[in-house]
Amino acid sequence: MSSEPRDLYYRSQFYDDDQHGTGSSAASQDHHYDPPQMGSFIDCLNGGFMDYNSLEKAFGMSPATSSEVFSSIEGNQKVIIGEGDLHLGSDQNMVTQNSSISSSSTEAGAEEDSCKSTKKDGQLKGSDDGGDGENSKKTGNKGKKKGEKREKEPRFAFMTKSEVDHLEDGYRWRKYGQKAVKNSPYPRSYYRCTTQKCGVKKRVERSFQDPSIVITTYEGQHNHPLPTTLRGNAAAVAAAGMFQPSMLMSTQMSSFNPQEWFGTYLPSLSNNQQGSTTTTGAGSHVYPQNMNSIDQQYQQLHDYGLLQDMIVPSMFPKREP
DNA sequence: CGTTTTTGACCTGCGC
DNA sequence: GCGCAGGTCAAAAACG
Repeated sequence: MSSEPRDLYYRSQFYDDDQHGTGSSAASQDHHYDPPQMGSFIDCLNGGFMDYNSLEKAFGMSPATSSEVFSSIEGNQKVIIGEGDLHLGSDQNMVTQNSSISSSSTEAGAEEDSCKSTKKDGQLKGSDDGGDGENSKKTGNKGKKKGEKREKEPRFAFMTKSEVDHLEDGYRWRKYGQKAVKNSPYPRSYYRCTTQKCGVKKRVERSFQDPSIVITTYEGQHNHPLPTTLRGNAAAVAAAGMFQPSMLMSTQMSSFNPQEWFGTYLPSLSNNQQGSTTTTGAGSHVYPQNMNSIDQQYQQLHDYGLLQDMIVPSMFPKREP
């Protein structure tokens, strides 16, 4: 997959109803998604930023458009990309892939995250069950009705120049899978928040064009605070670690919590977007009407000196004349 | 001993 | 319908 614009999607639904206890309940304890709390930055992404598949396209997982993107990423710069709509690049080079943003594709992209809801249990490999009972499980037990479209979790992707794949963001993650990525020598790792009932996932992969760049994609929203042991520190360190040039010079950039950070620094963005997102509905992008406030926030960030090593064109796009 | 990672198999959706 | 690619599961291994 991953080669059509239709991968861009826009949605206002935050989570998939199917997650909730339907037939899957018994399957596994980590399959329930509680309704996340609205209001943080990621909510703003509902209206659409960049889809993971598009991310792949743009970042080199597919042949198209990758080189320009990477050519614009140098040094300790970072690119933060929202979901559904891609704008990225440096001050000069901005790669935009939002042409389809106004068009449609609300229900597109049903493919990703295909099985999160309840698939499962096709497992037989093993010995214990002797591979007999497996078929029944294999076929039954799908919480998903046929033909039913799956809502995707909102995603938030960003790139980080880092030597460590798994950036510490204050939450505890458990790796549940790893897959080779087509056209890339680097595998993609799948993590899930270890907190019970928190269905947040994240994918981490390294750009094959620039191995120093780690692409992290968050999916969903934490419905719990930071783990106590990390709390306080994590948020602060995350924000600071991400944006202080001095820290960025260090060889290990390993702390960043986008949700925390945006919640902290972009509160109004969050609020504004939330309102418009829900009212605008899927299929339309939300940020134009908030550009003013976003620009202001952007300015603020500049004042704080927080953007020196960061590229956030997608979050603060300049309206084209 | 509890938790996390590794890893191969399985499932699903999509394109051809 | 088939094959591919992405995503997930869960047993086993590794780790602390």
